Amino acid sequence: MKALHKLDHSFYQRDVLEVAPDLIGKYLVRKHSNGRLFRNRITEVEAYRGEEDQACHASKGRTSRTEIMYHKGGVIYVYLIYGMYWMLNFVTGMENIPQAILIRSLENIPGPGRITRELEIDGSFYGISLISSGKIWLEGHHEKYGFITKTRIGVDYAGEVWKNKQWRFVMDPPPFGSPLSRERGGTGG
DNA sequence: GTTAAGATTCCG
DNA sequence: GGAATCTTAACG
Repeated sequence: MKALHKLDHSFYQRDVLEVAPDLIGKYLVRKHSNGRLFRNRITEVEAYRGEEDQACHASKGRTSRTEIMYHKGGVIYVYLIYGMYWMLNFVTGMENIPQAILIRSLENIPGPGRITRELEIDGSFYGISLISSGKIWLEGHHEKYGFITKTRIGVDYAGEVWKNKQWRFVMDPPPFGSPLSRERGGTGG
C-alpha cells in the first residue's frame, strides 16, 4: 500500500478546473479536538469559477461572505444554506481570483449537508488553512482516479450558459459496495 | 428595517 | 410536494 502524503499549497494554487478532478479519490482527513481521526475519500465535487460564473457566490463581487474566495488556494470557505446546513468548500487558484470547490460527497457520506454534520464542520472553519490548521486537511498518493462530469446541482437560476457547465466531477467507476455502485447496476428506472 | 431566496435534506 | 430554519443581499 502506497504511503499517503499531505497535500500542500502547490496542489491548491492551480485553476479550479484542474484541482476539482484531482480531488476525486483524495482522502479528506478531519481531526477532532478529542484526537479522533476521520479519513474518507472524496467521490464528488463541484467547481465554482470567478465573478463571471453566475452560479458562483463571487458573481456578487467581494462581500464579507465571498471575501475568502479571493484568497489564494488552500483555505476553507463554508457558508450556511437554508438555515440548516453548512457547505464545505476548498478555495483554489491565485490571490484575487475567486474560486472554490464544493465537496458534495465522500465515499460513505453522500450529500454536502451531511458531510459537515457528520464531521462537525461549521462557521468556525471559515478561512482556516487546509495546510496548517491541524483540524482538516487532504492526503493522497500519486494515483489518478476515473471520473465523469455532470452539470452542477441546484444552480438553475444561473442562466443557460452557466447552469449547463459540466463542472461537477463524480468518481467513476464508483467505489465498490457504495450506493453509487448499486445505483449503477440498477434497473435504470 | 424588511423581504425574498438559497451550491439541502428529510418526510410523506 | 413541502417543511425546517436563518443568513445574505437588495432595497429603502
